[in-house]
Amino acid sequence: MDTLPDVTRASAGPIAERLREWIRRGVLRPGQHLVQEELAGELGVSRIPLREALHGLAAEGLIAVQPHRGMVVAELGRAELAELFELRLRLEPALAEEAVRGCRARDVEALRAAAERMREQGADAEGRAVENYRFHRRIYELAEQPLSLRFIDQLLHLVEPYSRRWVRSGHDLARIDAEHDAMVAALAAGDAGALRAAIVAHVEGARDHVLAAHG
Amino acid sequence: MDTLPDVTRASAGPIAERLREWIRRGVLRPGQHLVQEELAGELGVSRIPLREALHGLAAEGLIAVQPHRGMVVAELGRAELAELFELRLRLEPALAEEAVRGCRARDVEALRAAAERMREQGADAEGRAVENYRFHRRIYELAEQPLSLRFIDQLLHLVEPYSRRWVRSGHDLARIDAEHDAMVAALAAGDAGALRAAIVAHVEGARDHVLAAHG
DNA sequence: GACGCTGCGACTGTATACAAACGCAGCGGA
DNA sequence: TCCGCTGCGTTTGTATACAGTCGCAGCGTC
Repeated sequence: MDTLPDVTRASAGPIAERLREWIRRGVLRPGQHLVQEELAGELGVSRIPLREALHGLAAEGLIAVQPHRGMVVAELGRAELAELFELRLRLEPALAEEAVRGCRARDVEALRAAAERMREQGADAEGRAVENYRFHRRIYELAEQPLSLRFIDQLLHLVEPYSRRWVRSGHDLARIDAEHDAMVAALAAGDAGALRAAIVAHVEGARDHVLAAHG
Repeated sequence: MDTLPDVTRASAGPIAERLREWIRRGVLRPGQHLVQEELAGELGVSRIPLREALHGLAAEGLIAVQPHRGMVVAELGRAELAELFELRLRLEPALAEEAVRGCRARDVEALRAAAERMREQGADAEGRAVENYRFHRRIYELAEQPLSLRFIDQLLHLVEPYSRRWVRSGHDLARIDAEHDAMVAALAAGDAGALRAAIVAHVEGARDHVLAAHG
């Protein structure tokens, strides 16, 4: 009887989810000071559940708490971004290989559809980022390894404020879509090695662009 | 200007720290239902900062939140424990190799002293567990990779309630101490490969015992 | 006897209210 | 002119108080 995730909390859960999204989308920017009453007003709640959500995000590394001085959106330096991608390269390919084992025909179909939805977004950076996240997460879900999934989620949330800049720039749309297609094909063929290679190339591509842009 | 960790929160920080220790030490056991007022009373605080600390622990996976039904100490099944050790094996050896690069003479000395302190605990399971944690963490600190350190901390916190049973049983004291000595020697020699091998053996040993005990 | 309903008790979730800490503007002195 | 101090305003941190939800015991019904 595992009592693992269920990150669903009464209201702190939804609040944290919305804050995560605001951070991902750049509504709240790295380094930005968060005034509790202000945020609470915008969210339509009091400071109590807001603070609970913020403490959750702090544990995920998305927010830094400075006692008696407020909370700020976490800011990653170049070294930390590089480290983050190293972690992704250590976890994601391994999890992808597991995903091949748990992949059924209808999963392949769902992924193909997800890749298609992303392609349909055209140059809409926001839509592409959302669909991109869903696509990758869906692959990792197939591995049925909840702890790994959790950690990868944390990593993806941490990096998104930075990778969005790249997505927004609109470069490499075709290449990214092609790489996604390659992943789907690898899963359909049950070829773990090919999937791993595609993931590695994908993450390394993201790393290079993010680090270049972040200078 | 990184605004990374500083997990230090005004009071939620210390409270979370104490709760983590209670979970590690088995004062709070996996699956146990946590009554907020009760806990708050024992800690000498009100429910507000306690809840903030609990939400932090929930984000770390140490606690599961069931909306309107209370929080329970997270319980890991056999599959999750196996997964956890897989993650450790994926992260710790890599970080250890980095540690070699950042290791100075006085660091080696400090580690030797830490290993010695652990040995001095004799069969005191509690003392050994504490010193053991400090020893390993000190190695990983040398790598100066804050994100990785954070994740490994999470993993170690998650596994401790289970590995303690093994430590408590008192088996393999000599072997563990010898492995620690090997790590110190590898660091002193600047031999990344040897350190990696020692870590892998160490973690695999822990895995085998924990999984065997957990059945 | 088993099932469903109802009301109570206990606990969680949240708003309000207050206490404490920080930071800055303004003043005084060197 | 620059430095340090003081006092106020703003913001965070926490306790109290109340509203909402859940679970169970007890009753009634089929």
